[in-house]
Amino acid sequence: MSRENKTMYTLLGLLMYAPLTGYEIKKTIESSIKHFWQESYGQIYPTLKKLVELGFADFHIEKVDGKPDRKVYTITGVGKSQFINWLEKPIEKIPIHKNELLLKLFYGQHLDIRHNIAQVIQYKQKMEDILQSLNTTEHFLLTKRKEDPHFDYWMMTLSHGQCIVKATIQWCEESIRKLEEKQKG
Amino acid sequence: MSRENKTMYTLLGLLMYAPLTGYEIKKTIESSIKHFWQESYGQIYPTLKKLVELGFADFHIEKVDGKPDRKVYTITGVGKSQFINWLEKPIEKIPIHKNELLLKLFYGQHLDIRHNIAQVIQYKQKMEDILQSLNTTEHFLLTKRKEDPHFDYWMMTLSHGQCIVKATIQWCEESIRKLEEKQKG
DNA sequence: TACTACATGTAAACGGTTACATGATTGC
DNA sequence: GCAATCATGTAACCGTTTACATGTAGTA
Repeated sequence: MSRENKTMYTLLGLLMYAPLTGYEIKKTIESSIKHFWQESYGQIYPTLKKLVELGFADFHIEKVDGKPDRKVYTITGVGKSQFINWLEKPIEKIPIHKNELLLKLFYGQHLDIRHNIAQVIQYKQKMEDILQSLNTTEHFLLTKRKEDPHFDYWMMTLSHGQCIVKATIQWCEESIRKLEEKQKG
Repeated sequence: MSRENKTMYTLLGLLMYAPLTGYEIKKTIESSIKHFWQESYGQIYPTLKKLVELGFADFHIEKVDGKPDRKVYTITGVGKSQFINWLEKPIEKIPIHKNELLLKLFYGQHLDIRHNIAQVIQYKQKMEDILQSLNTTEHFLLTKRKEDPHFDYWMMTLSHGQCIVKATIQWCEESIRKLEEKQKG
């Protein structure tokens, strides 16, 4: 079974909104799907090249005074239908997420309990930071993008993040409580 | 910054319980940490070799009638202290988890709503399967391993999985409800 | 007869990040 | 003067999966 390259579809999806440069694509990812999807330049630029080779996108060069040339990519008709085709396909596998905290906690018996408590506390703190940033994005969407036709879908992906992170924070609190009890008893 | 090889510590952690063969390590992972950590033979065997080279593990060969030779690996004193050293270190980064459902849902406006509903329903089904398997593992631990000194820690990693999966199922139900409303209105 | 469990291992390919190279402009 | 923003791109490397090679014994 060939491993499918989703980077291609990620970029096509963004080009469905508007023509973009590689640089803008990176920025757009950073401000929209960052909490569940990331792409580095090392992926973006070669994929853009491939998209043109496959006829899924075109580009033209914009010359700007005092700034580097912009290579603006536009999705083609073929690209659009390929994108829709991918969108409709059911997702096959849900890959597991390697979790270093859980790995360490699984082996926690080899350590003093307070070490494990400290690890969970730090993890909880990171989760709270993530929740904060999700809430900021939510506020931005609610005040600035409420009329966008994609609004409801954007909010749904955001609310997924919020749900998971809140559940994780609750698990952290419960685990800290359990560990403190274990320490006493 | 060098990217640390956690596979090494995963194997050392398992060898802390008992001497094991590469094959047994794979089976053990499958029945214990599979829901948050996986390793393939392509990782396990070369890492075992490396562990011996570094002096973190030893091995001896057991000959068994009618079966292939067993290479049984044992953790050394140096391996133990290296493992504990890693355990104590705070975790640095929480990598984001690429989520294909969310990617498709983010672009959902390009599709008929019922397609998106179908995707979320399928995702929910997969989550319910995962929850089922976590509950089975929980039952196994409660009935067979309750006296093990590591029990509490094993249960904690399990409960993490259960919390996250339950929250995800709730998010699915909420999202399906929202999409159905959107379809009507 | 075919599949599963036992058991070891490698090579190729893939997906992804990081570090680097280049260079102008704007703002502190 | 220095950092950040704009902008393109590549090469090296790392981590991981997949497919393959090899072989026995028991079971459905």
